[in-house]
Amino acid sequence: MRDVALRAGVSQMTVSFVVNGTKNVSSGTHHLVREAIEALGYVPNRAARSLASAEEMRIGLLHSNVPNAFLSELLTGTLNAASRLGLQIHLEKFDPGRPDLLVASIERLAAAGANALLLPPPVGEHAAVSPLWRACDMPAVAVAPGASLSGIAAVRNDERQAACDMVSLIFDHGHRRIGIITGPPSHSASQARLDGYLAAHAERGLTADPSLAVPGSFDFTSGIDGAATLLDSADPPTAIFASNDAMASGVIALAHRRRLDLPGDLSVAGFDDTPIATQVWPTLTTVGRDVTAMAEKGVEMLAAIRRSHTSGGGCPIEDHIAEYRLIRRDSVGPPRR
Amino acid sequence: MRDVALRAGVSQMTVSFVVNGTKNVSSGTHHLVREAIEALGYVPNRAARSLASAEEMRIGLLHSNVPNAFLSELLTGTLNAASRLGLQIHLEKFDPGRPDLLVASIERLAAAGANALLLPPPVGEHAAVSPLWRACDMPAVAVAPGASLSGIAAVRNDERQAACDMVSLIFDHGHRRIGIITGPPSHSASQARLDGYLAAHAERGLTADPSLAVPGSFDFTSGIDGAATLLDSADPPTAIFASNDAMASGVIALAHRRRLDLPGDLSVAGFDDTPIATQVWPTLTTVGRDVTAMAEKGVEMLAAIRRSHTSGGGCPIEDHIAEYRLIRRDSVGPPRR
DNA sequence: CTGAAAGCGCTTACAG
DNA sequence: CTGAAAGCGCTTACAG
Repeated sequence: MRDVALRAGVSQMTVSFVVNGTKNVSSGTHHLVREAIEALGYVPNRAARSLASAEEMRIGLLHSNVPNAFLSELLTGTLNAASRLGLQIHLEKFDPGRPDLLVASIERLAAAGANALLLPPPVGEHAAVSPLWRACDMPAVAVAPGASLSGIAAVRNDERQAACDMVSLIFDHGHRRIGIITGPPSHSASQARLDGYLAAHAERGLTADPSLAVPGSFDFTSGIDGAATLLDSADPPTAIFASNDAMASGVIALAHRRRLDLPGDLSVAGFDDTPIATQVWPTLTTVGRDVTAMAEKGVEMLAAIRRSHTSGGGCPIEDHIAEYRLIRRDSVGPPRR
Repeated sequence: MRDVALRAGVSQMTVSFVVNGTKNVSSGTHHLVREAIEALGYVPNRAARSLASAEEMRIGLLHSNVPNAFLSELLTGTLNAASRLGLQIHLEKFDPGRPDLLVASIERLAAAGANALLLPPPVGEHAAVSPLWRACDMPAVAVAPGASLSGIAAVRNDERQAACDMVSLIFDHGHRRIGIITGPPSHSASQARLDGYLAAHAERGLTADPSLAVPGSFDFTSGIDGAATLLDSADPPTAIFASNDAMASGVIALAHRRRLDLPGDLSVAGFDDTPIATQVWPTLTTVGRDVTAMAEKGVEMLAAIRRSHTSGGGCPIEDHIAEYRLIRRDSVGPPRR
């Protein structure tokens, strides 16, 4: 930096201003400095910067310990944003079965240096309802909850609408009885997706048969179980909307075991567009979204919150609603009969 | 730190020594300092540390752009080690179809600040054979290549032995004709796993029928195609060893389409123990390993290389061989006939 | 085994 | 619009 200042004939301070855009600098000086930076290949030293500014956001990512495709995209997005912004990331596992350990996990993260939190499902949900949460006064953003969370800003999709679109798509293929396997109550996505399923019925002036909604837990096995319950019922559905891809692949596995023809005997839809969606046969019609981009946006929101936090500003950050899209593959088609 | 020194009645320097274990400190002083650290809740400032030591490793992770379960585990391990050691991580995508862009990718990573490289497959393989690679003099470690790579230290498994064990397991169930779907030549794992397949035959005094080995590309579709080739041959195998789980799930999908009974009509084995292994029916017998731990070890090796690099030491780091284990699930069983 | 002091490369009130 | 200078919290030859 000193070399740049020397070459441009200005003070280090001016160079700092140019690099950071902190203050107005005359365009002539600006140009001179830019040129010197270019010529010398100057790259600011992050360590010195954060030491001097005493302001360094270190992101704590509190994830439930199931390793999955979602985590991969989440990490990719978080890392992209973090390396762009020069931030540290700390990972901590959280057992959703022990919500009482939430604060302990956050404290461990804080001890490791984290001072801002990214909360994927179902951690965001747990935090939102935790009375202890407010105590640890750290900026937080929930990534991909199914609906808005009280007191925690989020980057999310309109999952209710997405589920409604998906179920409408199934109706449009001529199905009349559509089953749903819901997710666990700990995920706000479960309720949102069920709401969408109900809304699609309502739009058609229909009332969904309550026996067509069976509970699941977002994992493969619960998809198998849910499908068995639905198919063994007195008046089985001709299509099943599984609330995520893992359960949808369970439905498909059970259908294979029973030698059903897909999608003729049974249409299946999922949600998430994880890699498994293209690794089953028939390939899965599902709802896709860019989790990587959502995570990046989440980090940016965190930075914004932190700024308004330190500068005393009180305006709460609003949820960012990301796009989703219906991905039509082969597992949904007209019913045979 | 000053407060700690004051409280312990020593110099900051001594505190630094205690914290870092850089130098010998008398046990009495050591204890005093530890106590002061505890009492004051002192946590070292990373920024100041790296500024002062002018020694900061920033890891560049050059991954092929397929998002998958492997990447997730790799990222988790890398992040764990990085946050423990206080390191930055930079991500860069690499298109394996364009090996000519390897150096450009590395340069982009370097521009972002990376000064050490972690190379998952097939990037490590590409680098190992790239004449341009030597030019960019950066410490590098390959994570999970199938075999040792020339000129690049690696943390890996004995994949040849793992494949041999798996094929032996299939033999032990009474199979005599075992097919293999190999991986792409760009992955060293492909050759290693094929070698293991051949070795298992050799151990039994058998020579593998060359028509039982068909090429694949590690993706679901190539598993379907490979299985079709094998099953349509004049003398089809009773078991198929797919060189990874994605292809194994393709084999299973094709078997379902053909209404085969698994594992009675066809046994299937995979490699990697990705989440899909438990999301197919029957669940997949496969080879598991702790990729997260391997990535952590990789970061540690990188640190070791970098130290010997800067201190002028020339001793090359040796490969670290990690454990693997056979995971017996339901997709391998005795042949019906 | 222990310490005083310089210095790492930035940022930022404070003047002008 | 621009600058001199203090200071961020550590590490590390160099002495003793």
